[in-house]
Amino acid sequence: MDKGHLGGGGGGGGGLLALDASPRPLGFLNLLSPPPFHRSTMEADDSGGGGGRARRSVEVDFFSDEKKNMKKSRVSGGVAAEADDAKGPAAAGLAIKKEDLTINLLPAGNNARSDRSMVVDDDAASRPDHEEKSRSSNELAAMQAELGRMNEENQRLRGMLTQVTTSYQALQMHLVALMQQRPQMMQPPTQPEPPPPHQDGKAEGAVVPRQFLDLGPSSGAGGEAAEEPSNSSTEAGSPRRSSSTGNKDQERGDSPDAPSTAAAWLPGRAMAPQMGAAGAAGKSHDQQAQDANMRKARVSVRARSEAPIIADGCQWRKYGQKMAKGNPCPRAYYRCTMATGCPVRKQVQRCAEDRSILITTYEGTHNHPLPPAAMAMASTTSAAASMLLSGSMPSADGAAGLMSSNFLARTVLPCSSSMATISASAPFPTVTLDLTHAPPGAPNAVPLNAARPGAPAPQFQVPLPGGGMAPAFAVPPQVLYNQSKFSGLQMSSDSAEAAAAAAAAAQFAQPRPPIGQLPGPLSDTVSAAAAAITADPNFTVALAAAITSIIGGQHAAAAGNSNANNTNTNTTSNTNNTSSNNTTSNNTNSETQ
DNA sequence: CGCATTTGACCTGCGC
DNA sequence: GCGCAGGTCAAATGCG
Repeated sequence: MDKGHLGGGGGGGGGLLALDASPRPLGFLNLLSPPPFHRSTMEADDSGGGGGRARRSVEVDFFSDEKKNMKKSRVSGGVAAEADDAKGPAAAGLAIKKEDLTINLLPAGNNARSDRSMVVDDDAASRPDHEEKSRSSNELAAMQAELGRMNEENQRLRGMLTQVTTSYQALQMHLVALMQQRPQMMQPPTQPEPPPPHQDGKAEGAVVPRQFLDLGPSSGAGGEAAEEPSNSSTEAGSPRRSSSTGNKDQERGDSPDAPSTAAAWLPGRAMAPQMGAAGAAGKSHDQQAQDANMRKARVSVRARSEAPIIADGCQWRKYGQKMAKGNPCPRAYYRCTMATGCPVRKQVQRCAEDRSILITTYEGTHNHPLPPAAMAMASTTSAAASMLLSGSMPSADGAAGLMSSNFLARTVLPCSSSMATISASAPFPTVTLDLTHAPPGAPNAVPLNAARPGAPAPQFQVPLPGGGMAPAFAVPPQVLYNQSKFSGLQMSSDSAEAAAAAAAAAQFAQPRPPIGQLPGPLSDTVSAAAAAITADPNFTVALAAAITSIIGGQHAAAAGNSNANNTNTNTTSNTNNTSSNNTTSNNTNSETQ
């Protein structure tokens, strides 16, 4: 049978997934909760079975514990904040906080003084220092009262800050939503049914070819039915399977007979006629156009990684490798195998200039639920893509593109707008997140978590959405930071996607500064992110990771947060990075360089 | 034995 | 129309 698609994609992938997935989810869940960080991932695994709820409770517990510890040590504000986050403005939290404050503040100066005075009193009990005694006690009382007041005010301010932040985020989300909607609204007029083969024609043409994307969830809105994995698989596998290479031509070129589903997977031309002539079964042309654009959108991530591939939480299967012109390093092609018909693909290639930089380009949208680990990236990608598209539609004016670009930069990577680059000039609008630029002070750029064939590469994973946290903080410090940001765009429908993006943006905004009114898991994530940031010298890196992870938060929470996995170990184990690559090439392109 | 990877072949789009 | 380059397919191969 056809290993490549049916067998490989479905069966094979499934099997692999099953194996990988089972352990992961648990681990991931566990990791989600903060405790794992301090403890071992193993423990996390034990608790993993519980699910979201269990996770949450664990988190809470953890925080309380940690809080105590922290208290002991001496922290105040931060701890208090975390406590609040974890439990909310619970009485317990406040109480503790007060204590903390009292303890903390006093030690500074007053405390010591009071202690001394007390000691003195004891020692000099015989002396008639009533005045001093009373004075000191008064001072102490006054100080305490003041502290209490300050504490209250502090809380108030914190609350305000939280509120402001929330409002800001809400606005931001709104803006995102609007931006995403705008293109849709404009679509109808902009995209006439008969695709003009001109400037846009090119774009459209490009769009068409990338049918596999259609399959995607994007279509989900209209073609949800079509997206059924089974269908896609069938189409994907059956034709080719039955027909040998010889038939390829017909299948590809003449596929009109093929079912719509088939078209989805088959290289575009087949789809073009179908869609164009027959008219989309489920969607309007507008919708299609949009989907197409969405599909076209690519998100590429540049990051330093020794590993051949970055672990993004998804299951990938390598289906090809080629030597790209101008780059001595081969380009590997991967396909998402988490679902039979998942149209998401990615290309992995090392930067010609700096081979330590791994460039991963994601394309398409997942048509299946993703584990939190993958959610993060998927959501991010989705958001990035949608934003990108919103501003760089076919005929998008530079202003729009620019705008979206900036927006994206800020939204996706608020920490560093310079990290995100959008290029709409390419055949496909592409968002490039450059994580190789280390923040001033950080030695290296973002070392991405990479999946390594042999050894479970140490992973320092940043909090993932859905509470998903990557495993090991315990692991070596140099660790790699987590997550690749994108895997395909994950969304079941445009609207959903937009919402997701917005939500993601909203959520992820939370993490950094204000840790306040976040829901349980999210708060955990936040604190985890904080922890990660603190621990990791690469602040920006960690921050980016956190953001990314948070972005996916919503999805994770909404979707199957249950199936997270701590280690996003990528299934794809490439050994190819060095070996066969060089030689590998196309008959045609082989050594063109 | 099943599955993932490898790798040559094939296909399509684009530029000249 | 031809050649180039990117992308994908699928038989062959290797691994667990």
